[in-house]
Amino acid sequence: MKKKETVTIYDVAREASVSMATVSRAINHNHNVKPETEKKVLDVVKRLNYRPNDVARGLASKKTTTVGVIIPNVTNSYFAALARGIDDIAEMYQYNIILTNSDGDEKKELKALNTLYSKQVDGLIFMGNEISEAVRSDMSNERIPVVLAGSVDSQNQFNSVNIDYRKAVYAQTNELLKNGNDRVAFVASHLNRSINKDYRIEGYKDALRDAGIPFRKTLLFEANEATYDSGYKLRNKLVQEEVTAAIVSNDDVAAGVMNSMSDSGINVPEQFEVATSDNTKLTEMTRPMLSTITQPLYDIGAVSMRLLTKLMKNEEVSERNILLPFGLKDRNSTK
Amino acid sequence: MKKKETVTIYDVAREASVSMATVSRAINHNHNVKPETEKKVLDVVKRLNYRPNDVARGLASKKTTTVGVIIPNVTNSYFAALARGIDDIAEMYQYNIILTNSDGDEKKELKALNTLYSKQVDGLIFMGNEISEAVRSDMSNERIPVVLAGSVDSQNQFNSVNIDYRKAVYAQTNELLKNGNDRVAFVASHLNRSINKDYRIEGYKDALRDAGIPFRKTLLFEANEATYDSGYKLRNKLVQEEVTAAIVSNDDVAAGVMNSMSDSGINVPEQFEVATSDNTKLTEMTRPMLSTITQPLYDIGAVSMRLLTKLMKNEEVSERNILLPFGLKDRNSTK
DNA sequence: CTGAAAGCGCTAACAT
DNA sequence: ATGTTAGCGCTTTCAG
Repeated sequence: MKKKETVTIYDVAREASVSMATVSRAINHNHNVKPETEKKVLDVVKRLNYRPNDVARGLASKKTTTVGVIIPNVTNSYFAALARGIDDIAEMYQYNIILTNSDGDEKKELKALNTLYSKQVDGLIFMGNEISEAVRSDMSNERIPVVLAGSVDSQNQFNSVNIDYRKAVYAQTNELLKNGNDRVAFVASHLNRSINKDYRIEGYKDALRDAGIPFRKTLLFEANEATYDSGYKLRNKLVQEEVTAAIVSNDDVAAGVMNSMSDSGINVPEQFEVATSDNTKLTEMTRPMLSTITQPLYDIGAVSMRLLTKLMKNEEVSERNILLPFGLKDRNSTK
Repeated sequence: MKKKETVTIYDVAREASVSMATVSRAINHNHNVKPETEKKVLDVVKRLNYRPNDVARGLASKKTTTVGVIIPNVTNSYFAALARGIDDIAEMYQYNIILTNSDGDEKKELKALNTLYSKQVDGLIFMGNEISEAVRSDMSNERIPVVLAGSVDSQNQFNSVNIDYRKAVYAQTNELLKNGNDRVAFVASHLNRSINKDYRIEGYKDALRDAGIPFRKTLLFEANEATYDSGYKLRNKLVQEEVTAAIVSNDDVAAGVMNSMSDSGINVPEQFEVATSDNTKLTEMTRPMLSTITQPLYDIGAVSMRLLTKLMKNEEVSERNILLPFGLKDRNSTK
């Protein structure tokens, strides 16, 4: 195999007997190129096996056609679903994504932002359960567009796409209340994260109030992590508070609490009901299957990326905070 | 907020009264810089809030410190686990990853490779159940290093990290045979993919042969997709062949066949045993829990990335095809 | 230990 | 419709 020399736009220009500028125009399908010279150039491109260098292109044009994506954890099926939607639309619009796991940790988020800025990404998609002040100021100071996917901003400063968590939890809590539970728990990985504190718990309270049932702080439970195991460990606390139903903000955690109950002989849904919120595939794999809020996970990611492409092209966007429709799916973990 | 001007290395040089070259050396912690001038430079860097432009750096140095990662689907928990390992180690070595979903489709893989090459990635991690000839020649013709993570190459041409699938399935099939099943099925999403055809099915045959049981082609089942639903749909075919146990090559598919059996009144494991292969968290979430081959998923990704960093630095690597240890975890889906 | 200068490969005015 | 010419912001010889 002969030594591989990098063939540049200059080589193409020489072989095609045109200028670099013309080659550039031809490969970028610029209108101002006579069809026959375009063909001539493209033929040489093919013959020399020329492939444009995006790095040089990026330096010259100040556009990298890559966007940064900050995700808590790809391993979390909720976020993974969004990521897939993001990548598909990115590809459709010729962008690539640099994916960085943050674990929802501010330090890691800041570090990621920094390297993403260095890499000159054209835009940013941020996923996380909260925007800390440091992250906020960091993202506000750069002029590259950002959109929050499945993530809220209490200050309402960034573009975002979500569902109406407050209304969704309200509706869901109502169902559990209607089934006769007056001690329904609310469990989340982190209670003080904005998405829970400002939205979901508010919806939970709304339902309680409408039903004339007092809100009890002791019925709020924290799993610490968005994992199956951390949900599984919650059983004793739940039992201690004589809870008969639970609204859970994450499917893995919900599966954990449900299995934990079942495994200890507590019948779900007869003696204990659990409802979850993401409608990931997992909700259909457990037995009983999990009743859940339904959200268009893939679409949240897809719409976020679509929004970002508009922002990156300085197009007008009608809605700054997009709310996608949600639903309630009744399965077997509730009566 | 004042207009944001990009501050360049030149600005730093001017303010620090040194040359660009010195600034470059200082920020890259090159040894040949007097400590006090380094400090002087770094102070100015901080004061001006200078941040190096990685694109320019990439063009000048021909190193982008980003690696391309081709993954079938981030939504698949097996690959997601590898991806997390990859990203963590990448971050540790100051690399970023461009993630692209391929769905294991050759067309998409080729397209992804092409744009990744244009982006001048320093290395490539490829995940997929098979290397097609086109993909092979494409990857061979570039001089950037590639490592296959959790993916085999029948021609043994690329660096890789895996477990010994053949031995693992051999051991697993033995267990099922020992339990008295003489019609054990082998099910995979795609039977003719190299990882199945050349490794797992061979292990399955080895066990059959050692047990003196004839191999029957009719006991090989294909799910078509690596999804829960496609596994769920397999029940009738399995029942028709009077199979009493199954070795499944993917956790989601395994959950599907198991639940499908249970849902139709067939008791697992009493009347039907199922064993799976990835030990993703899902295996603990189903009821009964799934017996499985255990593989160090995160580590497969992590080790792959570590290997790649060595390759990118032209360091010697002792092993070209790394095999990580596997085990067998007996849970409740088998006797 | 530091500076000068030449690119890296391409895009984008500005001409023509 | 096409060519000329500057850079984009940095690294890297090569001198000194």
